Amino acid sequence: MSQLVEKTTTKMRSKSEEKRQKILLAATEIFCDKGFLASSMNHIAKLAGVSKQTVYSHFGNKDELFVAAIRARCSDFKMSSLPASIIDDPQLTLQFFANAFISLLLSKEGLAMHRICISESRTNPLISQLYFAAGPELVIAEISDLFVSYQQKKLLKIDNVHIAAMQFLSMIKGEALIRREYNTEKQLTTEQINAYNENSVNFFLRGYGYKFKPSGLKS
Amino acid sequence: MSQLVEKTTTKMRSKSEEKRQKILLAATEIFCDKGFLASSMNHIAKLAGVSKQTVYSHFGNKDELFVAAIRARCSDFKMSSLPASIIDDPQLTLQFFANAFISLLLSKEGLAMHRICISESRTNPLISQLYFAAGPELVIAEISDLFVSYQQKKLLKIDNVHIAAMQFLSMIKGEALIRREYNTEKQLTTEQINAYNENSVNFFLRGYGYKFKPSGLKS
DNA sequence: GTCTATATACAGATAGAC
DNA sequence: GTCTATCTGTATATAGAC
Repeated sequence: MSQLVEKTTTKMRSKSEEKRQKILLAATEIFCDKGFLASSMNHIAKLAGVSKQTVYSHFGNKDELFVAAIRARCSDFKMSSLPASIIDDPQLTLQFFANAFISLLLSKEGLAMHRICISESRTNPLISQLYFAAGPELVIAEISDLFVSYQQKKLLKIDNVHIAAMQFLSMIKGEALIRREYNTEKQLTTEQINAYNENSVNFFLRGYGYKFKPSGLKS
Repeated sequence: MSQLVEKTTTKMRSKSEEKRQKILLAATEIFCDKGFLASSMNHIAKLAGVSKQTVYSHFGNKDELFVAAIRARCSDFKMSSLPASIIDDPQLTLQFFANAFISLLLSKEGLAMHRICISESRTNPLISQLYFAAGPELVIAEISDLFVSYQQKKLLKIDNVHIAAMQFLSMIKGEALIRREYNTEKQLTTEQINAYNENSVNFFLRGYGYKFKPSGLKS
């Protein structure tokens, strides 16, 4: 009989946990889609397939649900990792990072988080600070480390790796990001973004003393 | 008597117009401070010192008031203009633009508009499109023109001035802007921003083939 | 045009049955 | 824990007196 009780409580727990997850998922989706204020607890409960009271018993209030939902999403943001084979070629490596970075920024989820952070950072700084630590700060550190290694290998001549990392990442955001942020009529095409990135990588390497390999034909 | 009537209606008109301006001013302030959803017509009416119904008879509804208020503010965004004396010195000129640009972005009003545009661009694209045309697009054009002239004077060697302008402006945004956007605990100091800008201008000039003048002592 | 008072809707949050 | 039904506040918007 103790086994039966055990089973029952386990079952109950898992069912409750299941609902909790469904609520969290629904909340993330709705908050990311509509922002904090325009999202209603009613709507979230309905999408999760539970009653509103169930939402409240799990998460207390709207603020706490918001933090929990965004926190859950923070861990999703990682850039695709660099193929080890190209790490000693700064040109290929930076091109890879540029493309991975802008893809992340322009992805539906990346844009949603960016929007949320900017919209809510004044009233709810915790959210954007969590995301900043879980996203942008990691990317900055990754690029900085890369630049340190290039500096040591004398492939690049960088006086301040942190500044150089910020310059590189900021530059890559470019017109593509602001046009998405502002939802302008004209948006950049993938081809335009690729051309911009290629130009930017070469510009960056020139500015930091990279010795380009002779390009085959010319001299 | 017709003169009296004239006077009276003029007086009435101007009093009505005065209230309209007060409403607009109050609306701009509150919308910029709290965003669209968190701003209430009650609050705006109170700050303007009129009744809510007066707000409605002037502007119809909240959306139209919002557009009118933001549109009124758009014209405020101009960068301080370049002193003519330094235009032939790219280093000084870019330094000037970098500082003016980041000051504009980080100003209370600039940040507020940026935040509003990003928060509302999905539900109300008109707002951000108006602002984009009145603000960022003008700055991009101004810098592009400058680069064209440097190109013609052979001071710089730029293959694509639009791309170069975006690279320059995006780079200047840098860490300072994102930390403000996200309201992170650590914010950059003016000194850090100045150092970043100086570094960035030099980096930019190197990358686009500027011949630096010998710096006095060395060589 | 301008005001006070009100209609209507919906939000976040809670009470109480099971 | 979970539900239905409800409380309470506040939002946009409107009616009607002056």
